[in-house]
Amino acid sequence: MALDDDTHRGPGVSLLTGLDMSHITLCPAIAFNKIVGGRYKLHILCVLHRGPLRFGEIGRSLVKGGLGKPITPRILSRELKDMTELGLLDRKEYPVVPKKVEYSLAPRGKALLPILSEIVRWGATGVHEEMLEVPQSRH
Amino acid sequence: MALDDDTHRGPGVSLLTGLDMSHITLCPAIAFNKIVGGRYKLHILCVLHRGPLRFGEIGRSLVKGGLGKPITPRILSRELKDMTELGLLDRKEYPVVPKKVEYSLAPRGKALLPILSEIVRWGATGVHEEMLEVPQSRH
DNA sequence: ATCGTTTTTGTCCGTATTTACGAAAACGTA
DNA sequence: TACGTTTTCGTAAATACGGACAAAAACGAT
Repeated sequence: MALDDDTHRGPGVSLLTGLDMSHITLCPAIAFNKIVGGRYKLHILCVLHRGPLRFGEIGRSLVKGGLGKPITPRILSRELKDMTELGLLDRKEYPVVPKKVEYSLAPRGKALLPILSEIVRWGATGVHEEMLEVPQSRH
Repeated sequence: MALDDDTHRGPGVSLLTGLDMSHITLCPAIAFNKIVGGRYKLHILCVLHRGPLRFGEIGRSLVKGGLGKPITPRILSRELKDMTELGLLDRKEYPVVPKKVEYSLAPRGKALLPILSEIVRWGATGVHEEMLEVPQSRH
């Protein structure tokens, strides 16, 4: 695997963490991308990190700190469904009118919080804002 | 900002890290996505984490641990260029024949290593492989 | 019966990203 | 001269992704 194909510290030991990775097949970085890649998933984990929110609240929370316009209900619904099916979120529906649905972090979602913490720690230095001042070109 | 819009611990203090974020405008999670989003960037940082590699070596390294086929030279070239322009990588060209170009982590790239470490730590539990056993559907 | 609220979904469409293919530069070697 | 190696780039095709819009469910309130 990309992270531990080193010959310096024995087979399957990650240089980054010192952990044994010999039982792992897929590079965690790739998996991370597949799981929380896309435009909104990581941000959704963010806004849920300290408690359940309902559909509309999540949508509104995503605007703050996000660059630009709000997420479409269509997309939000799709993202939440994907994440719930992956086990990242718990979905609780209340039998009231109008309908009320609350989303919260499931264990698999909470397992990502240490990563999020490091991202915030990285962001606290302000590098990310420097890097995005001049948006990068493509092609 | 999404990560510190809480009223429990004073303005601008992240619950996740306890750090003061009052000077930060853009949510680090969003920035992280913009900077190392996409299919290969995070993985490229991975394979470079313990030393410089040249173009072809990176391409071959990406196959190990990646699910599927190798990256095309066209894309690798573009990714490396993007990342170099962002200051994530250093590019060193040797005046030999055939051409030899080595890429290594620049300071801004190294700044992301703690995040990568947490991702590896998360991956060491094997959750990511469980989650991707049945690939998620779209639409 | 009609309206209003909240959440979810179907369908179509445009853009962004990835891929395939080919060509170029730059020089040693056969 | 023709060839091989490594890296980069132009272009067009394919695919993935996000966005717009309308509609549905569910039921209390008017």
